[in-house]
Amino acid sequence: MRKQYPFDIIEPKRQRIWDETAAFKAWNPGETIPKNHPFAERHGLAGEVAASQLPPKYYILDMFPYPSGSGLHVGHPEGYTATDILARYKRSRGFNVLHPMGWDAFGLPAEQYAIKTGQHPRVTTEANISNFKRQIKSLGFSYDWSREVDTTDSDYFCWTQWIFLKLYHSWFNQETNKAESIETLTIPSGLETEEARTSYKDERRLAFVAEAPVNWCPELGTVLANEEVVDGKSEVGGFPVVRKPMRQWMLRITAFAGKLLDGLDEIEWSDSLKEMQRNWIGKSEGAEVHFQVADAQEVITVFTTRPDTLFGATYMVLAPEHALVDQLVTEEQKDAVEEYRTFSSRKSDLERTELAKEKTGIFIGAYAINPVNKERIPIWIADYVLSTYGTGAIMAVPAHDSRDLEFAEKFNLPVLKVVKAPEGQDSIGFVGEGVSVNSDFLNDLPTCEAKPKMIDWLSEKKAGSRRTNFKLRDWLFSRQRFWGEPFPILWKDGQHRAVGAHELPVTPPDLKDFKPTSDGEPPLARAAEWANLKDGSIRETNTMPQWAGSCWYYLRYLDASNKGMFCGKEAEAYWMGSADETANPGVDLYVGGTEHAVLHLLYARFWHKVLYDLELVSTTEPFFKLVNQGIILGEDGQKMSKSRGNVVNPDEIVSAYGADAFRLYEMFMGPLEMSKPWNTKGVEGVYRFLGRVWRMIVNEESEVAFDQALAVDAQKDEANLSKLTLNSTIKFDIEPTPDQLKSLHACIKKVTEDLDGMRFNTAISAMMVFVNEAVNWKVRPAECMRTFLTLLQPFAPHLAEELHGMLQEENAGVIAYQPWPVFDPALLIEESVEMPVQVNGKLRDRLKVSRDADRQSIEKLVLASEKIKANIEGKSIKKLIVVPGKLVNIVVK
RNA sequence: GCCGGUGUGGCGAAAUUGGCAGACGCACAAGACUUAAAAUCUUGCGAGGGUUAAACCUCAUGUCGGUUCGAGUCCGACCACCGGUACCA
Repeated sequence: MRKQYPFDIIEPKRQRIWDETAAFKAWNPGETIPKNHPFAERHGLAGEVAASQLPPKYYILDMFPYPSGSGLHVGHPEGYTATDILARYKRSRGFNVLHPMGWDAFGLPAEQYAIKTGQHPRVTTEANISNFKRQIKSLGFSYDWSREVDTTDSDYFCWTQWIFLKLYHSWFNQETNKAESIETLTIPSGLETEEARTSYKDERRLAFVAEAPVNWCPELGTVLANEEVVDGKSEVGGFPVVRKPMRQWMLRITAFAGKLLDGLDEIEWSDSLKEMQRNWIGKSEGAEVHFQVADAQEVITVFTTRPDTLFGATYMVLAPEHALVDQLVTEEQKDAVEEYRTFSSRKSDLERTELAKEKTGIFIGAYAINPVNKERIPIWIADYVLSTYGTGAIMAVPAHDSRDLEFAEKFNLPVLKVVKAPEGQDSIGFVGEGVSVNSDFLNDLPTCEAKPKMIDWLSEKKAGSRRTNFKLRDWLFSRQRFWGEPFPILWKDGQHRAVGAHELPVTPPDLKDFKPTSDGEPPLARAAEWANLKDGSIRETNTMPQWAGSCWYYLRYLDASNKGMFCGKEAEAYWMGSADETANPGVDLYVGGTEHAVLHLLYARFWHKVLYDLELVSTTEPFFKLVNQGIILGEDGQKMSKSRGNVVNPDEIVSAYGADAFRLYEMFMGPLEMSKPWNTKGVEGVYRFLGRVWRMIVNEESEVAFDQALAVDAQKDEANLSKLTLNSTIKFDIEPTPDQLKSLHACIKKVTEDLDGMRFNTAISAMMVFVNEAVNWKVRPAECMRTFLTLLQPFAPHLAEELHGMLQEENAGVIAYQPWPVFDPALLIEESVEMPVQVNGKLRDRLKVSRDADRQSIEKLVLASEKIKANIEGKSIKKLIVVPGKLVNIVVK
C-alpha cells in the first residue's frame, strides 16, 4: 500500500517538539510558568501563578498499567486515546488539564521471572517500563511526563508506607463515624497491665494483626485477599487456593462498609459498576435473634433478614467451625460430628464450589429454644452455613428458604408454613413477601409490617435486635513476597511497633534468591542482616499487596516531586476541586477496564475515605466520574490471547499507518464502553481519510519533490518537509461561501457535542462528512481549513498540528492551545426543508417546504402532490398531522 | 438462580426528545487513470418483487404481543449472547 502521507517524518517531529517545549506540562498553583510556554500565551499568564489566577482544572486519569514483559496490546491505548482526546479538547477549551501517566510496577510476574532466572525484579521492571514508555510515547499522548510515578521507586513507596502508618495509628470511632488517631481511643480503666492496654489498642487499629483463616496459594507461596480468589483459584495464574489459619496484617475496610456504599450515590459511575460494588459490600438488613440452648447456659445468636418467619424456624444450623459446637455436642454424637467436621474442612474452596450442591450435615444432639413459642428445635451443623458470614449460625425456616427446604427434605425435618403466598403460588418454598400465618401475633400482617413488629417484640423481650450485616470482609493486606513494599513495622517480644515516619522509606534488602525460605518464611527473611536489628527487633518480613501502590497514585500525580509530603495541601485542593465550588470533586474523569471494578476501585475509595477523615485530603470520593472502556477482541471476535494467536501489537500498526491512524481507528471502531472486534482493514479506512485531509491542503506536485529529496537523504531529515507547498485551492484573505460555512459549522456542532458525550466514533464520521464535501471545493479558504484542523487536533494531533503549521506559513506553535471553535447556529438555518410525507405511517413523498411555512400552506402543498393524491384516492382523510420541520402524516380510511 | 449489559445489512456501526431505518467506514462489484499493478477518483451496494431503464410495491432493527397517526426507540412476556456474582441466611 502506497504511503498516504509522511507520518513517519511528521509524527517523530511533533513528538520531539512537544517534549522539547514541555508543551503538556500542567501547572500547579505557585509554580512559575515561562512566558513563552503555550499555556502562558493562551491564558495571558506568566511567572508565579496563584491558584486563583489559574483557569479551572480538569483532571483526567488513566488506570496506570502494570508494565508486563509482553508490552502494550491494542486494548491499553483504547482508554488512553479516549482520555488523550478529551485532555486535548479540554485544553483547547481553556482548562488547566492534568493528564498524567505512571507505572503500577510491583507485582508477581517480575518476581516469578526472578525466581526462575535470578534476574533482579528491579532490572526486569525497568526494562519493561522503558518499553511501555516508548510504546505509549509513540502514540503521541499529551501526558505531563514530569509527573510520572513508579510505585517501586523508593521516593514513591516511602509515602505508601507513610499512609500505611496513618492507618496503623488510627482507629474507627463508631460515635463520630470517622477514622481518628489512635490517641483519641479511651482505654477502659479495668485494664490493669500494660500488655492488656496495648492489645486493647492493637485490636482496634485500622491496620491490625489477626489470626484468621486465609486464602493460601501453595503454588504462589503467598496468601491472597478474598477479592483475588476466583472460583477457588488465584486470580493471577489460576492456581488452587486452600483455606488455612495464619497470622496476617489486615486493614479494617469493614468499618467503612456503610460509607463505601453511601458514597456511590455521590459519584457518576455506570450503574453496572456501582451494582458490582454494592454486591461486593453486600448490605442486608434484618435482625439478630438469640436462641437459648435447652438445658444449658449457652446462647446461639443468628442473623436473619426474615425475622417475620421466626415461628417457622424448625431447626438451627451452625457452621462446622462454629465456636460453640464443641461445648454443645452430646456424647453419643461426638464421633459423628468430629468426622463431619474433618470431612468439611478437608474440602478446599475449589471443591466446595465445584461440587454439586448436595446438602450435607449432622445433628449434634443438642436443642435450642425458639424464643417466640418455646419450641425445642434440634441443632445441626452443615457446611452450607458459612462461618464467615453473619454469626456463622442460622435459624432454618424450611418453608420459606430454598436451601433450608432442601436440607429439611433430605433429613426429614419438619416444614411449617408461616407466610401465605399470593394467589396461584405454592406457599411451601415461597421466599417472597406475603402475609404471615401460623404466627400468633403476626397473623394476617404483610411481610413488610411483620418484620418490624417481630423486631420490636424481640427487643422488648431482650431476645434480639435490629441488625445490619455486610458481606464485605476485612482486607487481608500482607503477602509473602519479595517484590512489594516492605511494612514499616518492627517486632520485639511478640509485639509490633511502627517504624518512625522520619525513618522511611524502609527499602527491601538485596537478595539473590527470591524464593520463600525452606521453613516457609517469606523471601525477605533470607536477608538476616536486614531483618535483624541491633536492638533485638526483627523487621516484618511480609510485604504489601500490589493494590497498595495503586490506592493513592492519583494523589501523588498532583504533586509528584514533593519531598516533604505525599501531596501538598494547595495542590490537592486545586486539582481535587475543593478550592472551587464549580469544579467536580475529585478526579474529573477516570477511564479504565472493568477488571478493577471491585478490587482497585474499592480499595482506593477506602484509603481515600481514611485520608479524608484524617484531614489529609479534601474530598470524600477520589473518582468523580468513571468510565469503563470495553475490551477489544481479536479479528476472529474472540478474546485476544497469545494461545489463539490473535493478538495485535500496536507497534506494527503504528509503523504501517502511523499513530494518528491508529488513534483514529481505536475511536472509530464503536462506542468506548462496548466490546468490539479489531479489524486492520478498518485502520486502512481511517488512514485513507487522513490521506484525504493531507491532500486537501498539500500540493501533490510538491510531494513528488519531497519524496525525491527524501529518497536521497539517508537521514530522512524532517527539514525536507520544507519542500512541501500548499495546495493551489487554498486561498488566504477570502470569505468562505455560505455553503462552506454551513458544512464547517455543522461539523463544529457535531464534534463538540459528541466530545462532550464521549461519542468519539460519530465525531470522526462527522469530520469525514466534512472532508468528503471539502475535497470537492474549488476554493478552500485557509480559515476554514484551520478551523477544521483545530477540530481534528485532539484525534490526530500530529497531522493536524503539522498542517496547521503550514497554514500559518511558519512552522511554530502548538495548536493544542488554540481556542476551540464556536459554532454559529445562524449559519445552519436552511431556507427550505425537505419534509417526508406519510400516508398511514408509510412514506409516500418528500416535499420541499419553506422553513417558515405555516400549517395551512403545508397542508395545501401536501394535498396537491400527485403521489399523495394517488395514495389517498377514494379514501377519506381522518386526520392530518403536521409536525413542523419534521414530517406530515395523513391518516386515511 | 440473582444483578448488569447487548441483540439493526456480508462486517464495524449510526439514528441525542417516539418522526425519512442503515449516516460514516470496511468488504464487494463496475468504470476512469495506467503498458500493467498499486494508489487515487467516480458509481453501485438490506432482502424480495417490478421495469428495457426508471418509477413503484412488499418485507425488514432477536421473537411474540401491546400503546400510538407513527415504535429500533415506550410497555408486557419470552429467547440468545456477553460480563459480574453465587449455599450471603
